[in-house]
Amino acid sequence: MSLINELGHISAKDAALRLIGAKLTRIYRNRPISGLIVEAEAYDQSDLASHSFKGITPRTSIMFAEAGHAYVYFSYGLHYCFNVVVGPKGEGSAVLIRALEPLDNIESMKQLRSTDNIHNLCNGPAKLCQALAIDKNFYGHNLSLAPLTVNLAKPVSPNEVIWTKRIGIKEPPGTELYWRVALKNSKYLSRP
DNA sequence: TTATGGATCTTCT
DNA sequence: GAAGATCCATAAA
Repeated sequence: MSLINELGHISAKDAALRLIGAKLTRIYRNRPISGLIVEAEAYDQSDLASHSFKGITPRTSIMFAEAGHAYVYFSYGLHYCFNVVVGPKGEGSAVLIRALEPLDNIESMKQLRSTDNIHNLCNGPAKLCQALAIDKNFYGHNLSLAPLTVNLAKPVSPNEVIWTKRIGIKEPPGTELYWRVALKNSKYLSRP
């Protein structure tokens, strides 16, 4: 089962749900660091808050490419955020990965994040990038290839997750969309 | 070529 | 709870 087949023919919102529970693995210094995706947000081209809303630009062009690639962007002068491109080619949709449950090689995460609090390692889009050493070099990376891969798990059932408004979206109508999915009862969310 | 503001996190009060 | 940090892509000129 490939990412393109799984994520290339569904809406951004469905893809966000599909990515919950998936395993994200980063090979760092020959050792795998991994975590389970517990929180995500959907963005597509019809969405005013999406970077792809204004059409193709050099920054966002990868969002219009085939599903299963990485869209990494820099924000607020010091943070990276990691997205998975989804949907049909040319549609400009992506899913922002907002939080992970740490799995393997937690020691390396603690080092990269300079903290010992396991609940503070991956509970935010910029934090998980730091914990997995993801930076701009992964812009456009194919997520079925090392050193950064996404492995889908079996789909979670709808009653295992909650849908909320997205975080950090200030202007309506983007604020009204319930396009953030989170694993219910997870202790590793960016917020309840 | 310059100006502006952001899908955030940390630190300090 | 509030503000600072501080780079990049975009839009305007």
